[in-house]
Amino acid sequence: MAAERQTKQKAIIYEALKTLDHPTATEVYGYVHERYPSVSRATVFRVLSGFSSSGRALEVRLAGSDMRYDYNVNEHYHVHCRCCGKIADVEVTIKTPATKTVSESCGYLIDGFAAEFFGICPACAENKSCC
Amino acid sequence: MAAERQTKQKAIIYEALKTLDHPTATEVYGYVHERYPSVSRATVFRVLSGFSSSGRALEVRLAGSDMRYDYNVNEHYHVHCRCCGKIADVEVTIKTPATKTVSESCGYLIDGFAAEFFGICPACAENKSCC
DNA sequence: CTGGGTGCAAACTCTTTGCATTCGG
DNA sequence: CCGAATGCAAAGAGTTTGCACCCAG
Repeated sequence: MAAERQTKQKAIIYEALKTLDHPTATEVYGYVHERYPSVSRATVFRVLSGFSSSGRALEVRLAGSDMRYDYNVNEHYHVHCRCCGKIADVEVTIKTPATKTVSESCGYLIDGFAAEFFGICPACAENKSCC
Repeated sequence: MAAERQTKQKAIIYEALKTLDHPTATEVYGYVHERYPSVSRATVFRVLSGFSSSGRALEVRLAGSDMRYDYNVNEHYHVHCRCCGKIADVEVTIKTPATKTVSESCGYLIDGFAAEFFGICPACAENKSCC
């Protein structure tokens, strides 16, 4: 009953997702709007939200920032540069913190975990002037 | 030159912070406004932001939620109930993930880490009807 | 054809800001 | 007294929604 339809807009938005680096919806809109001015903001939000529901993209909410979208749907974490704000993927396996300990501490049944790293990106480490 | 001044509003807002459970600014405003209708939204935001700058409270940005404030400024993490959304503190020491490995993976100089747990709170685990 | 998708604009929510007034120290 | 802190209202920024029109299948 719900055959997802393929549209130009979706293709462009997905392309923006791959081209831009963990963009916010507004950044995606900027990219898309430059190339196809007729695409509306609402569509960008609806399509991104749809991608996230269908597992084609991830919603990423990092500290001090709006919602961001990530086309990399594999399990991974993010590093956030304290200087320029650049976000990068971290493809490491984090040894899950002692779930049992956490569970005992708060009484919850733990079944998930999210992490975010902070640091200085290579560019900012070299170019001290930016900090 | 910048002697921080003690005001009724700050006292009430701090009380709200301790009474409410990781409230959003809007929730704090609700609590405060009930008791002192004259306090304005702007003041709540300004005071909370001030608390966070002065280290009297922490800003907590959890997945899928607005900014929340926490009067507990000790190092701790949060658990988020998938059912009711209730947030609890987790006072455990997480073995910091291999910083070296992370650093190698993305090239950043890692100097910080944030984590969030997901799960089911005791109340929801019992009362299955809520999920 | 048909209904899922889109554009537009208005509505909403959360947060910030300018400015005159208040009041803590 | 003096200037930090408030209240009010208006402005922003990001996101959602109602509705008529459009186009992929």
